[in-house]
Order: sequence, then C-alpha cells, then structure tokens
Amino acid sequence: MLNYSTSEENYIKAIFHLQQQDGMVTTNELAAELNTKPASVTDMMKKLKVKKLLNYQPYQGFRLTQEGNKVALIIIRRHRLWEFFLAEKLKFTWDEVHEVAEHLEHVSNEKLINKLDEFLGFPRVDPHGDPIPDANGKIEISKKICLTDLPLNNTAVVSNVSDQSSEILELLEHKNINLGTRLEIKKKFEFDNSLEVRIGRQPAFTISRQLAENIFVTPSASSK
Amino acid sequence: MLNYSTSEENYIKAIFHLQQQDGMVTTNELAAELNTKPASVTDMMKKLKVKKLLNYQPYQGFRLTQEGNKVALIIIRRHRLWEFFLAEKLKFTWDEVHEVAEHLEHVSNEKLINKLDEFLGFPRVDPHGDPIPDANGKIEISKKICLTDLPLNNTAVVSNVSDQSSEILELLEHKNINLGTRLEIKKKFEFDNSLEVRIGRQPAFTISRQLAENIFVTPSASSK
DNA sequence: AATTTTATTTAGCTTTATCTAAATTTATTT
DNA sequence: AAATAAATTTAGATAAAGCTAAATAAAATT
Repeated sequence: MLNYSTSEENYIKAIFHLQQQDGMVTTNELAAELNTKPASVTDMMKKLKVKKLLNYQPYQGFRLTQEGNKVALIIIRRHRLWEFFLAEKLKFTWDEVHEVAEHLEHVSNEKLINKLDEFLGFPRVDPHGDPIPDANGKIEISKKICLTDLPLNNTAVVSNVSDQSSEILELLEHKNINLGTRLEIKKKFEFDNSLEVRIGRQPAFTISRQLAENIFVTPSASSK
Repeated sequence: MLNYSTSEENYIKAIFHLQQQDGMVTTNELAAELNTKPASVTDMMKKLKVKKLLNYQPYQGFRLTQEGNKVALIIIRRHRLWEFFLAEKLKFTWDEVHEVAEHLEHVSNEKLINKLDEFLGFPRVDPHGDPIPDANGKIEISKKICLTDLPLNNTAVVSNVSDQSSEILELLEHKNINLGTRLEIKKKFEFDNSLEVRIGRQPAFTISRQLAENIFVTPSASSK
C-alpha cells in the first residue's frame, strides 16, 4: 500500500516539520534542512507533486496535501516508536536514539509497527517528549510553552527538549530535570535572563537562559 | 566501518548460503536465487571483487573471501536476531518473521545489534532453529541430520525446519512438533516412506515423507 | 574434432537520486 | 522603474543497480 523510497520519505518528513513553523516551505529552506542542493529539491518536488503528496507551483514554495500529511505522520510514528523502543528496551541514551531511528523508520510494514506499538504499551510520547501519532495518524497536541515564557510561581511539567545533543542531556541529568518533571519558576534575573527554578520542595537552583530556551513545558491545568 | 548497500548485502548473503552447499557458486545459480538476471550478477561480482569480498575470475564461478564471509555472518546475525525479536517479543508467527527481517537486517549499526542481542538474552538460535552468530561472527555448528536419516529408536531434538511456509507451520502445530521437541522414530514404512514418530510417552503417530524431509534433528548425545 | 548448446560476459539503455553550471524568475534596492 | 541580488528552475552529467540483446567462452554432443 504505502511504498515510498527512503529519499522520498526523508523529503516528506522534512517538509512536514518545516511547514509546522513556516506554513509554506521554500526550496532553499528544504535544501538546507536535508543537506542537499536546491536543484535536487526541485527535482523531488516534481516527483512528489505527480504522486499527489504535494501542492507545488514553480517558484511558489510548497506544502503537503492531505495525503502527504498522512504519509508524514506514518513516518513520524515509526520514528518515534523506534526511539521509544531504543531508549526504553535497549537502554540507549536520549541523544543516541534519533540517529538509529532515522534508519529504522524506513522499514515499511504496518503490522510490524502496530505490534511494536502494542509491545511498548502504546506510549504517547517519545524520549524527547514529542507525541507519537496513533495507528490512524492522530497526534496529541498539547499546549507547550517555552520555559522562558512560564509565569512566575506556576507549576508546569517538562514535556519536550528541543536540542538533542549529549551536552544538554548531561546538564539536564546533573540538574535532575527529566521529561515529566514538575517545576516552577521562582525568580527571573534581568541581568542575564537566568531563572531560579524549583522542583517540588527541593531547594531552588539556577539555570541559564540558554538552557531554558530549549526546555518546553505544559503548564498545569490549575494555573491560577 | 562496515557499510554496504542493501543490494550488496543481499548478494553477499545469497552467495554465503549457496556456497555452504556447492562450494563454488555460479552466475546462473545466484541469479535464480536473487530473482535477477545473470548480467546483473556479473556486474555485481565485479564490484564485490574490487571490494575484496569475493574471489572471482570470469567464467570460473566465485566464492567469498575471508572478509566476505565475515560480512555475511554479520548480516546473518542481524537477520536472525531480528527474527528472534519478532517471534519472541512481537508475537509474530514463525512464517512471518523472515520477510520483515529481510528489511530490518540492512539497518547497519553495531551498537544496535549488540544491545538487541543483550535485550533478547543472547539467543543461540532463531525461530527456525538456525544458529545466530555471536558478536565476533562465530557460529555454532551442530551436527544436524534429516529426520529421514535418523536411525530407529534413537531420540533426537528437532533443531531446524527448512521450509518456512505457513502451511508447514500449521501442520507442525497440529502434530505438536516444535523446535526443541524430543522425538524418536518407531517404524519406517517402505511403501510411501512415511514414518511412525513418538514424542515422549505419548501415542505414536505418522508423518509423511514430504514433511519428514523438511525436519532436521540433532541426535541425542547418548546414541546407543 | 567439429558442432551445438549452455553459461557467462559485454555493450548499451533505463531509472532514481544526486550534482554543477547556466538560465530564468522573483524580490530588493537604488 | 531599472538594475542588481537572491532564489529557483532547467539542462546536462554522474553513479548505482537493474535490464535486453548480442558476443564470447566453456561444456556437452555428435
């Protein structure tokens, strides 16, 4: 049924991610994202248009069709389920899972993915806190905000970390911040935009602006 | 380190299997095995020779070099570990695992495979009873014989089934024969070469020549 | 030993996914 | 509104992996 080449799948996924932010995606943008040349992008855009995955008029940028979005969500589902498997079952660290999942995601077998999903207990989010689409491609969108935008004294749960380097992982582990950690901001310092953060009843500590910008949280329902 | 295309890997694996029986592998043989044309085989043989995976002189047939064998065993290791995973963890049936593993085996990441091995508890054989090479490519060779060659009244353990169709699986399940089942032959019928088989103390039953030819067993150490 | 058959290889073409360099369109400045 | 700059597309090449048809080598027969 669903049968696209690895290359096509990578383009589809990249367009999906870029259009979340920009709406319309441009040739140069996509070329940069995929470490390829604009000419190669144009070629592929023609192919994907023929396959009706893409709305594309020359020089006008592009975005996925309904069908294209569906395909993208299936690929993202595969990717995130494998990431979860690698972290949870094979004990890969957070920063290692992405690269391996980049390869596993292209194994296209619906039964495999659905059985994997079941085996893993139908997880809702991957190890980075990104939501995993279900078998129908439905994805939970939780209202996440950047930690820098969380109002003082409102608790929130860490739901996502955008940077995926081992450096940030090391720092977060040291500060004992994980996905699911509930925290609140006690003070914001104007001088360097660092934040005074508290987890539960533990003593508060400081984190840099740089780190805070990479942490996304879901504010608690009872925001006063 | 190890980085071959999916196509190259499929050729290497096929040559490895064919040379187990024939010693020297021929162009037509390999073409038939891979559902491809002899001309395509010749092309690939030249490539693999340049990469020093193959001993090959035009018109003389070919076999893998030391290095080629090593690569083949790594691919077979991946394949059989994934098969084990699919059967054991995802509850795929016996006849379904091969096809899916054909794709997963090409994801080349040493750490992934070694962690998978560990997660699975370092299994020695795949769901068909074929031995799984260890991380160094070492493979256990047990002296297997065809059930038709097992002497009367000697017990043996079912270690391999060569056919992998769902039809044979259905039949074996019905007769309650699995990998690891210990059985013995009580009688051989000349007329149709059917066999009277007994499992433990249960009443004996008959299996056809056709079925027996696809069952391989390891004779028990204490063969009198 | 010559001929026929079979197996293998070579030559040339196709498709997919790249690329570079040139051409063209759109956007930005003056 | 030209002119320049930037973005995009087209044209033409390349490499991988396959194919068909023709050529050649090896094996089998007469």
